[in-house]
Amino acid sequence: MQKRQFNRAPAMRDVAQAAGVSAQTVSRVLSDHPNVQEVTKRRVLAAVEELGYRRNNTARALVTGLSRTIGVVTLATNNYSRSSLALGVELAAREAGYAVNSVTSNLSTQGLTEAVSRLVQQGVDGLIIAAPLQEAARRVREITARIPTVTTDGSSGMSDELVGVDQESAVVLATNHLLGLGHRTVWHVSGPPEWSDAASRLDSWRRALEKAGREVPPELHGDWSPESGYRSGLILGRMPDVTAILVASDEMAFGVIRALTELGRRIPEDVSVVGIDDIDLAAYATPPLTTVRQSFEDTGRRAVFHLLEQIENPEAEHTHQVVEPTLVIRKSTAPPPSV
Amino acid sequence: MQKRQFNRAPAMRDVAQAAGVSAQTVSRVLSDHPNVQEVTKRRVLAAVEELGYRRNNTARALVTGLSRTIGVVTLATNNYSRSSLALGVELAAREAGYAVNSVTSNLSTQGLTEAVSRLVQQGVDGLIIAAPLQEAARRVREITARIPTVTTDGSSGMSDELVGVDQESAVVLATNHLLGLGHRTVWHVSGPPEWSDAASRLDSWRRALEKAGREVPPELHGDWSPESGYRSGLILGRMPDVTAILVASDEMAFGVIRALTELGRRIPEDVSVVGIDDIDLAAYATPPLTTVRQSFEDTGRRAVFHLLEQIENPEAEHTHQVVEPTLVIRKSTAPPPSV
DNA sequence: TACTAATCTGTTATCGATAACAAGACTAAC
DNA sequence: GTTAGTCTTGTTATCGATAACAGATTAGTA
Repeated sequence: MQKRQFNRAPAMRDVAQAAGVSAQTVSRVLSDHPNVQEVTKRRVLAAVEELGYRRNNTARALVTGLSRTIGVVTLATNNYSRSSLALGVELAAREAGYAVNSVTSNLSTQGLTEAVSRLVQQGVDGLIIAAPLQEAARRVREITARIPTVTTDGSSGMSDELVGVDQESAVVLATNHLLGLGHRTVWHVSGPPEWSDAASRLDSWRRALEKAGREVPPELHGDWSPESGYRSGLILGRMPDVTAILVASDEMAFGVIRALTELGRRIPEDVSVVGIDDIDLAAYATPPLTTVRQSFEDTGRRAVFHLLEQIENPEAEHTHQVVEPTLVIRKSTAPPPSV
Repeated sequence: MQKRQFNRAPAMRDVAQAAGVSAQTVSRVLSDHPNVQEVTKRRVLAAVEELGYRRNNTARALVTGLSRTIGVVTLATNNYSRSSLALGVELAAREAGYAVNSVTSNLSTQGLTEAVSRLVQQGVDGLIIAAPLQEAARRVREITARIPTVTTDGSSGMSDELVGVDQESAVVLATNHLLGLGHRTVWHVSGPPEWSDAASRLDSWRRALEKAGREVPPELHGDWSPESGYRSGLILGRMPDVTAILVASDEMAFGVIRALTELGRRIPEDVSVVGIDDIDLAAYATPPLTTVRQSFEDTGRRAVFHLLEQIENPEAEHTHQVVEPTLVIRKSTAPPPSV
């Protein structure tokens, strides 16, 4: 009489029995331990093959305390930066033999703490938080106290774990490009201020203008969406002395361009527009968008590497590298109209 | 002498001890079992609070055989459909109290089987495969034999688990819109043939033209990328009798529009262009893109619901619903130029 | 030869929870 | 007052692996 083995997945002891060895030996073979005879190893592997055995990661995780899984928190909006960062994390994690557990959240303190909580409870070995924490920072820190954590947005005050792109130089590149073309000054459509990337772009833009001795016009606020860019564009397009606009994301830049076009202002003849990100569609805007490339996919990858360092070598000092962005000049920028 | 309790996360027995009850009682309280005295419950919850206890999901999964995690396989390319589907899955899973484990793959049989394998080994309760399986179907089926699985691309031959959008009517909507404007026929830039969505769009386009008694021109093949749309556009733009183009995705449509614009063909005065998907940027194309809306986020959500039904009620019959797409008319379509 | 060291394999305890069973206290019904 | 039934709690076995220890065999060396 069998013991309801009917449809159960084979366990290690089934393999052991089939190979005529102990479970421990099977474990050793599968973990590539050195001291196993070649013959035994072959017998075990044959049994594994025959039974279609797969090691149960849950059981492994329980006894080793390591799940080889990392958790990722992103915001629940489908924009380019989110998805390409997630993709980068995914790819890098896979290469390193880690699985990825992802959770989305809104911007609220409650949402973020819940998201992090969930992942911790799932037993992840480390965490990547790709969202501005702000007031949630303190509670999140408590929850993640025992777990290596990397944040990709600096607003959290967890700055020692930050991984990002050099926003300052991104903006300086763009601003100087426009000033270099002869524009008197550069207007700015910024991202939502709770994102540290947006905040530091705003900041750097101001400083770049000041440094060049130009007038600093008031900024307009967007929320990363093309709609918000469109609304800003409707305002800027009505102001005749606006000849150059730096938009904090390509997606908003599409909205700005649309609004300007509807108002009859030609790009780049009347107004120059520069975006940031270099999304796939930027080259296919009308006109093709001049922008500052920063690879979110790469940021995701680096976040993973940084995290794995912390996981596998917790004692060491970890410096956070910053990546240099590059300016991609297309057709949306030109010298200002001669007066 | 303590037993290296130094920095260990508290376990259930720690809570039990603190509350002066057995571990089983703690378990019962946390699982909302009915037969626990109010007083006891309060004492347990107080201890949980005090120690900052979180239930270990790994241990639960091991003993219950359920991880409350679902696995998602997507392709490793960052396009709109992938990311919004993933987002939909994410959100729906969270609402249902499930975690999401995501893996990306390439299109190869090996890549796909490995991806699925990984997830199975991670111990997911169910699988969503958002990639065309094709020849991988057989091996994947073997691997997922014991696990509920939903595919969102029909090319797999696992059709009984399919969840999707009615591609036929999407294309008919678009084609008839163009014919209704007076175009003699409609050209088509298709997606990669290994995607069943692309294949059925191609098919439906042909049949729609035949049914209307129109000439069926040869189709051009793209790969979902804006670049491929651009290349197709460079060809179509040189053919003076092309006045209406149905593009199998909005992202490719951006490329087509760019190419046509560069060749001096005005949209929609000279050529009408219709996309499919209604991505966020479609409304901000130049001109705003007429397209057929189909919500990938929604497809993701429905895939989850469908999967959870299978998980929680394996015996029942599960019919796969199909969603009706809607035509969104913007500015990229108009009657053909009068000759 | 004898004694140490290195290889190989097996046994037992353990990770942190839940399932299944058991037992005591109390209530209800005859 | 006994018996059965409900409510509440505890005890033990178990999920599937690995760690730690231990025993047996072989090899190496004084």
